[in-house]
Formats: sequence, C-alpha cells, structure tokens
Amino acid sequence: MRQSDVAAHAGVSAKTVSNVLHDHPYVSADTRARVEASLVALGYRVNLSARALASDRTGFIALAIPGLDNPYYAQLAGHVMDAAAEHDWIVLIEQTRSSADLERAVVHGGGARLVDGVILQPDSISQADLSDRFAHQNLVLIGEGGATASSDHVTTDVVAAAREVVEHLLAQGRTRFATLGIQPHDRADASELRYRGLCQALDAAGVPVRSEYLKGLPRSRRPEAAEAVDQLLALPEPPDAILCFNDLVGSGALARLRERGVDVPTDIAVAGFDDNEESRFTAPPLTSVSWDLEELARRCVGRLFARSRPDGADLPPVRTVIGHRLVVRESTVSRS
Amino acid sequence: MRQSDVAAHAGVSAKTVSNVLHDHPYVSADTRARVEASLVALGYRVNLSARALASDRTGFIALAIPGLDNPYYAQLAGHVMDAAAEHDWIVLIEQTRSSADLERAVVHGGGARLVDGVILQPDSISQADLSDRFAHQNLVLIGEGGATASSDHVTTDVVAAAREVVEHLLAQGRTRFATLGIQPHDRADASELRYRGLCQALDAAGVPVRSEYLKGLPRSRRPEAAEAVDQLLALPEPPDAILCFNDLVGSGALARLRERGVDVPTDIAVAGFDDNEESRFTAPPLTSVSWDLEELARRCVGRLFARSRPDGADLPPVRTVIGHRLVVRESTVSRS
DNA sequence: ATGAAAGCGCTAACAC
DNA sequence: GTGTTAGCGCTTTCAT
Repeated sequence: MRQSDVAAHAGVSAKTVSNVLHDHPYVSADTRARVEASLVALGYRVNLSARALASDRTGFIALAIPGLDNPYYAQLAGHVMDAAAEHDWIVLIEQTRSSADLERAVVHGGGARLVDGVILQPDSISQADLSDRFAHQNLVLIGEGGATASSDHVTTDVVAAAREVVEHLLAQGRTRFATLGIQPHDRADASELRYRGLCQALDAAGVPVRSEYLKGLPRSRRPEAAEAVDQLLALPEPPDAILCFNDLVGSGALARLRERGVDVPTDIAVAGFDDNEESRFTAPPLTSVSWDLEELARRCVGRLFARSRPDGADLPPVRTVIGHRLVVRESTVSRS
Repeated sequence: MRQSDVAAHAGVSAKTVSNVLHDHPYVSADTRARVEASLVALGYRVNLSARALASDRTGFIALAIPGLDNPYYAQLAGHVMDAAAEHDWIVLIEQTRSSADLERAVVHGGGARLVDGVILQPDSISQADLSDRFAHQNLVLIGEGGATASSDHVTTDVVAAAREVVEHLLAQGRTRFATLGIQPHDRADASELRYRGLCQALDAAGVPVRSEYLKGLPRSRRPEAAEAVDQLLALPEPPDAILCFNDLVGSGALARLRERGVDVPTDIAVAGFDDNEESRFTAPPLTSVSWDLEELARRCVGRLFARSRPDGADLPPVRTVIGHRLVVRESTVSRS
C-alpha cells in the first residue's frame, strides 16, 4: 500500500521504488521489472498528499473563470482539463462570479497555496489592474486585454475579430450599428476592445458611430438582453444591425426580436461572439466568431508547464495570440 | 509561514496554534487572541498537503459527471461547489464522457485516493451494475435509477415527472406520442425510466404506445436530434407530440421542425427535461421539467459530510428524492 | 545502481 | 489549558 511495503515485497529500498515510479534513469532492468510486478501485485497507488508535501509540488493547477453557466467557459474548462491531463495535472475550477475581489484572491495564490499554477480569465479587473507586485509567479492570463501585463498571456485578437464581423455586416449594406454589452470605457476590457474593432471598421467605411445605439448590460447573459432590445426598438430610427457581446446575449436578443415581430436578418441583422453550439440552433442561426479554444487551452497549460520546470521561473513573459474564424449564419445573411 | 513560526511569534507551541485554527474548545481567550494576531501578522496559510497527510482527510471531493458541455451538468457542478464550500470542501470535477470504464474507475476510488468522497452521476452504467463489492465507502449516487444500490442515493422521481408531462400533453388533446432518446431497454436508466412514465400515462388514458414513434439517439445532444426528427416526419402518420430526453435534444428538435416548416405546437408539441436556461429562449420556448438542482447538490454533499464524520461510515444507505416542477411554455400550449 | 536517513508541515496522543 | 512527541508517505541529499 505504501512505497515501503512495495519495497519490502520487491526486496529493495523505498528509494528504488520511487525511482521506478519516476522513470529515473539509473535502475537496472531486472530491478525495475521486479518492482513493477510488486507495484501491481499490491495494487499500489501514490498518496498525492505525501508526494506534494515532500516535493513542494501539488499536481494541481487552478482555472479561474467567471462561471460554468456560460457554455463558453464550460467548454474552455473541458479543454483545459484535457490539456492538463497530458502533464499529469489535475484542474481545480474556481468560479470568480466576475468578482474583482475573487479574481484578485486567485492571483494572490488562491487560498492555501495548493496549486502549481493559475490560469485566470479576468472579467472584472483589467490587465492594468494586475500590477506586477500582485503577479503570482506561475500565472497565465487569458484574455483580450492589452500587452501591458507582466505575466504570461494567451489572448485572442478580439479587435480584429470585431472588425471582421462589422466589415461583414457593412458588406451586407448595414449602416445603423447598435451594440449590446459593448461600450467604450467599460469596466471589462472585453467590452471595450470589441468597441474598438467596431469603430475601426465603421471609421474606415465612413459610417458614424451613434451613441444612442450603444447599450451596456449589467451582465452578459440572455435575460439581460431583452430589455435593451426594447430600448433599441423604441428609438425613432431603430438600428439595422446589432453586435452582441457574446452568443448568450445574441440568443436573448434574437428571442426578443422574434417576440416583437422583427424579422432577422431582413429588418435587423444580429451577430455575436464565442460560437456556442446553441448558436447553430437559434431562430435564425446566429452569426458568430469562433475561437480556437483547444489551442487556447493547450497554450495556457503549456506556459504553466514551461514555468514549472527547473529554471522556468526565469523565462520572460510570453504573449500568444490564438486564431479565430467568422462563422456566417442566417442571422446576418438571408438564405437565398 | 509555518505553524511553528507562528507559534514562535506568539510564544506558544505549534499544538496551540493548531488548536486555534480548529476552534478547539480549550484555548484561553488571551492565548487565542495572541495567536490570531500572529496568524495575521505573519500572513499564515495552511499547507493543505501537510494537513491531508497528517489527518488522512484531503479536503477534496470528486464530482463525476458525463461532461460540462451539458448546461445541466454545468449548473449542477456550480451548485455542488457552493454546497461543498459550506463544509470547507474543494470540488474536483471529473468528466466521465459517459464512459462506463471511467465511471467504474471513479467508483473504485478515482486514481490516487485523494478525495474524501465521490458524487457520481452514472450515465453508462446502471445502478444494478454498481454491485456492492465495487461500492466505495463515501459514494453518493445521483440518478433516476432504482433503489437497489447499496450506496447513498439522491434521486429525482423521473417516472412521475415523465408521467406529468405526458398527462399535460394528453390534456392538450395529443394522441400520437413520439420520443427522442427515450426507449425501453435503453443502456441508460434515465431513458428507460422516462419511458416508463410515458407508458403509465398513456395506459391510464387508453392511448397506445406505438413503437415506430420511439427513436433512440447515439448521444442526447442537439445535433443528434435532427435526423431522428426527419425520420418521424417521414412516417405516413407523423406524431403530434414529441417527448425529448432532455432540453438539448428538445432544442435540436425544435430547430429542425422549424426548418421543415412544421408549426410548434399546432402541428406537433415538444417537451423536454432539465429546464435549461436556453429553453426560455428557444422558438417557441420549450416546455420542460425543472429539477431542484440546488437541493440535489446540497443533499449529495450533506450525505458525504455525514459519512465523513466519526461513526459516519456505519450509517445505513439513504435514498433521497428531490422535487421537480413542470414548466409549461409555448412548445406545448399556444399563446392565446 | 541502490540504500540510509532526514525532513516536508501538519495532526493527534498523551503528558504535564 | 498547553507543551512534547511521534509519525503520516513521500522525495531528496548524500553515502556506498
């Protein structure tokens, strides 16, 4: 049951058992075989607590995300777990509920230094807020924020993505652009950066950005979208396109537009971000930006792994940008 | 940083520090105050690995679910994490991907006995398959299965729920009942039990169960539902009601019916299970069964907690049934 | 290539 | 009430 039991059974010392377990090079083939047989015979299983105490590495990493109720994060979590498993890491999921305090707590070390590293998707605190003195050594930031952070950083190019969506809408002849959950000077970087992409595309096309069309949302979820849609429809000249913070907002907006008898995309086109599976099944299916989440997860875990190695702590911070793809569906283009 | 450091700082022994940390009764108010001051001054944080090694309790519990990509499980996970936090437990999420092997592995002890207990939602193995010799001591089964298991068991009354849905549909004048992902003799208990409820309601009403209307699905998700819907529509006499395994299937079915120009609920009524948030936003909104997931989570964690106490291991297995509620929406009843 | 011994930070008996 | 002592099972120098 313990290593020493296995050692006794195999007629070797505990150290040799440990060597076998860790694929240590200097073990004779003969000894290795005997030890492995005993391992199996006794049904040995490491005690991870003991290993962690002795080695000062726990085998856990934390993934701190706003919440699992957003399918985007749930999917991300799944990919991170898969990527982590490749390095024999177990993932602890921490829901920050978009609380800045909880996000900071995670950066500080998450309670009781029981993780070898942290992957944090900040939502309420901006990159700039994560000043260097707070930076946990083994921290990877996910996000769309600027390159100011001193930590490793795996990000999407959300400005470009937003620009592409808007260019697509412009190509469909749209001119009155509204947003849901996307605003300048938003508490969340993610909102602000989408706004920047919008402006870039509109400025290039000479189409004005009209502030009465820019609606903030208390939370970026389906139920919150409905009221904002009502406000847009109440305007003297309603928009003919709505750019939504993410697909949850898009889903809520589509439902409300349908209730109100507005035809999508004829009257108003709608687009979102994240490409949730649901968006293939909404009425109509929702045009969205798809991120390469598997790549994102692999990169995050990879950075953590690199830093956890000997000398890894000295590596300079790396910024990685992962790809995206605009998925056009019938919420922006009528089926011919 | 360590307890002994705190002890030195406060001028007491490590044991006293430990006593303070554990709210041990016999500590003088004065000593307690001094130790707590030192705790704060030195920024002490327990080393959970050391605590786990010494106390033989890790502070972790595992939640084994098919996958986070189903919002039902994501929501459940959130509730379990909240309930666990009340007992200072940290939740390890294990995705079984509905693999019977992985589910069994979890029951066997989940890798490296690093959890104080396991909450398992079996999907591929039936309750009967979990024979006693496999039963982990601290195991709580979530499910709709029978009462045969020898472990603690927190369950919904899915038979009654299915019966209620069907009674509701019968009251709307429906007579030709189809199913998606619901069949007799299904590998999954969950499917079979829904079927049982269907039969009970139909038998009582004298409405026949027609086997050509019962469609199995490879997986209970949105994409899988479309093809099965096509098959139903191709029948000489299509159904006028579809009972879906869960809301994901319902969502996929609604999308396909819409594409095919079938009016819901006029031509065909559709109902599901789980009451995903999405179901309030589908076109039309989906009638569904809502479980009290928070209660479910609290009960599961509560059983684990009871068993983890001294003498808790001797407690007899408990079976708890949590409530449900039929949420009627426009997929079964036209807005007047 | 293998063994001996120390110690990771904490908890739990038992003594005082 | 508080201190002393002895491990928990593993890794890690350092010998051999």
